[in-house]
Amino acid sequence: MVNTLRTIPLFTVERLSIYLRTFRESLVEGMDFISSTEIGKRNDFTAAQVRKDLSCFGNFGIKGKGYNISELINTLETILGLDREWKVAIFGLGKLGGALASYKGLKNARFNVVAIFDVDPKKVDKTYKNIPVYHSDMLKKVVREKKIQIAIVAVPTDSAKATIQRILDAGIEGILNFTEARVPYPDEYIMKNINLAGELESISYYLIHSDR
Amino acid sequence: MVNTLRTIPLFTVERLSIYLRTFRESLVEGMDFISSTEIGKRNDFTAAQVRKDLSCFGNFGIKGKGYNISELINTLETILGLDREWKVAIFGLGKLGGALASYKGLKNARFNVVAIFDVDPKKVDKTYKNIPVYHSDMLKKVVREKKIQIAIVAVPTDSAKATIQRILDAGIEGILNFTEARVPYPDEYIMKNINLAGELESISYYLIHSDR
DNA sequence: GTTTAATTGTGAATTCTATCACAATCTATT
DNA sequence: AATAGATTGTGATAGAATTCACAATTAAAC
Repeated sequence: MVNTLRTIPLFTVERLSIYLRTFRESLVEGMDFISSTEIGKRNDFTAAQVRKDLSCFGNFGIKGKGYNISELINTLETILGLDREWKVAIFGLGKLGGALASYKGLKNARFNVVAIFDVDPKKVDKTYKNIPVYHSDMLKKVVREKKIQIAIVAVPTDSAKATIQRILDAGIEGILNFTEARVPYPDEYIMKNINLAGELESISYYLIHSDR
Repeated sequence: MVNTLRTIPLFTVERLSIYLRTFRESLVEGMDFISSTEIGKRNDFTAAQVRKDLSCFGNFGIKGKGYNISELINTLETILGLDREWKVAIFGLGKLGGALASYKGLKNARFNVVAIFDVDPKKVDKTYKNIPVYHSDMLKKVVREKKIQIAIVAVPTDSAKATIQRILDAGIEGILNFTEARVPYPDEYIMKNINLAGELESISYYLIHSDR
């Protein structure tokens, strides 16, 4: 029985791109089929978890053999929405914003960076890696014209909250936030926060509080 | 009753740095006390969750009033291990590695980048932002001499797996991995994976599969 | 002082996730 | 075509995390 999309566990969704990557990797290695055990081994998951996750979307496995790798790559790409092009804007052309704008993995994965926003007069109205750089005041206009769907936020801490609020106001519903600001947002939006200091702090916690 | 550290929920630990940031922010705003409700409001958590999280470590709150902000800042810094200096190495001096090495938030938070590793002869044996750059072959020696405790991995995809394996072999027990490689590791180590493409892919998933 | 309002800390209930364990079924071999 | 071995899909179970709900306590107002 196939789960309806409404009831897919959040944690399953987070793992889908890991599965996709594993399938791609094993395809490169020349494999045709891969078992849940092997997928689990490569990612430190139990085999049962892999099977349960994939079974949310259909019965893709063949008993006694495993999963057809190229079939599952297509399936997961469709499920994840990678069968279309996404229009992405980067906010903040500092070191991190520049690194993200240069990252080739994005375009390969069909996340197309079509605009960069900054407030520095020395940067705006030029291009960076062939991507036009706009002043942040142009946000609403550019978003509307270019139909931007996803924002990546890499502005300095002190302007982070205001920037994110303006992105929400402009109606961009998908946000990947690299700043330490955390801003409440409506249900129909999706925001993922990546906080470098926070990650290091929890690593610090675990290094202290494990018996070793 | 105070929880023993052994039984702190993983998710609580992840939220501690968010609480710390909230306390610092409210201190700057001139507040002395803050309630669980207000902490929750600022971060989209329920008040009950905030109270339960903080109560893992002691009874810090004052009924009718809330939490003493400067006391909690000190407490959380101690719990998270921010009362000491951590020695960090960055692996890979590309755009992302460079951005991370330049990030001032790290040093402020007592994560001190004392070494950068790369394989490019044009980069090694020089300094970057006053940080010495070593050839990756020097890994074990430098780690031993500088007592490096945390590794941040920002190397290209194709060398990621091998790099992480060598970091594990060198005995660095805390790893923050910005590559898409996922490498199984022993229990006493702690590795956190940050995967840009993966985050965007799950944003893509939610944008498609929400009724709107 | 007394009262009212605010807020904590926490057991109990609920919801969400992961694992177990095994029948069902497919492959591969002979 | 019969058998042995591998692997899936999933109901049942166990485990984790979150929320509820309220007694207990403190602050603040008068």
